[in-house]
Amino acid sequence: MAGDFRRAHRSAPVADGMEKPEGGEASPDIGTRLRELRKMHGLSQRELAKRAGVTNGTISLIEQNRISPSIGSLKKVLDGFPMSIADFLTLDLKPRSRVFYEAKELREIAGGDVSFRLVGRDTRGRAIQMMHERYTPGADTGDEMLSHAGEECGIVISGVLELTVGGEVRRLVAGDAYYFDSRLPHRFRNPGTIDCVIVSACTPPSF
Amino acid sequence: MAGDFRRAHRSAPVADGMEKPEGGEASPDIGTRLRELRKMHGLSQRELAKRAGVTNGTISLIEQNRISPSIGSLKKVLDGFPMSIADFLTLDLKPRSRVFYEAKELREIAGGDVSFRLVGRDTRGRAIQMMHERYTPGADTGDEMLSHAGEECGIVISGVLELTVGGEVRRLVAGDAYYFDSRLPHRFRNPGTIDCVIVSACTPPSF
DNA sequence: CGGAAGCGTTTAGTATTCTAGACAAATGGC
DNA sequence: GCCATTTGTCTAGAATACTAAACGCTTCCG
Repeated sequence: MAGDFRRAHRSAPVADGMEKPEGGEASPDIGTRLRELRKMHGLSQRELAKRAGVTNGTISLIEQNRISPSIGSLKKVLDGFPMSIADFLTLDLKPRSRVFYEAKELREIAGGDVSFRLVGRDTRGRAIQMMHERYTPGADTGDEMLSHAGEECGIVISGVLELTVGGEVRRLVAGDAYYFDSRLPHRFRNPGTIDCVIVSACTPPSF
Repeated sequence: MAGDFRRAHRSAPVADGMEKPEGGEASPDIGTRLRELRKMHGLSQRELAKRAGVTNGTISLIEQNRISPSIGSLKKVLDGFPMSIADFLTLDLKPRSRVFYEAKELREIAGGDVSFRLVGRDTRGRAIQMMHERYTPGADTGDEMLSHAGEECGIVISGVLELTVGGEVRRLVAGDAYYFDSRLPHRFRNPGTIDCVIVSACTPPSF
């Protein structure tokens, strides 16, 4: 009988009513999603709480799935990144198929006098726009961690590039490249003593 | 810190923290969305509440934006349709310009022996293109075997249809149907002595 | 070794959501 | 008309989310 069941005492996971998306969606729970996203942005619970206008305790409880936040609260929390609830729920945390490519992995498209070397193994379903960028020593895009819909990639031409994507940091040198979902927080920095030149590409619907 | 601000008394709209989606998304509030979606499904508050496992009062309060439902509650409510939260938030509620079309309103696309009458005036933004087709005796789409990406299907309403798909020929009579990949070469012909009428659909729209 | 600062967690108390039930208005037989 | 049903709304109380403040832990300096 369903009679008088009692909710578990405090301290028990609530996780209730969220666990069977019916479809084989297999997406992580809200708490785990939030925690991973927060760490990708390199924020502590308190930092995020301050930005969002909630208390750190709330962040903690949500991340543990001890409470099911209200739409309003979740919106406030996500505004700290910022990110919409829909993007939050549909963002793909796991696959991250491939982010970094070594120089030798770039595929040569055109040969001879002109050399076009393709970033990524498969361009299908990728609509990209390229740019040429130069970073002076110490230059930094800041830890603002801009996030816009789309994808972006690039190749380091000369110098050294320190690239942070979703909490993962990597030093790239001439010939190395990157490719990631622009919604993941990212940061470019030139940690070297000479200019860093890269060719990058991104996809807003700008062309 | 925001010191001691007080939430509005009961009975005042809460609508808090949800009103600036930052992007020019201009999406309706949660309550209005839910109400419209519910009515689109032809459900009363109580019916939906019963399906969702919540009370009708909750539905009412949410639709009036008097409360900001928890993720768990909203999920339960949407399960009554069913629909995911992400889909719910991104759903386009803009007035579908037209829903119903009278027979005379179907736009004639082809003339002569073959008549194609399109459901809806504009296929842009629609995933499916449906047509009411009529073939006079002997009418034939020709053996050019056009092929376009997508899929198409249909049901024979009256008369006889000789359908050729990828080299396979078949005679279909009223009630019979077909479904094939549009990339396969195909041909329609009326081998009978009376008109052949069919209703077809294909995706994506090719005109 | 302090001890100050930062971290995530937990707790007591308050604010909010949610339920159960009642209410008035609208609808549909008969 | 009149009763029965259905509708959306509202209210008191139970259940839950959220805040403010504390706790234990680690790290980093002097």
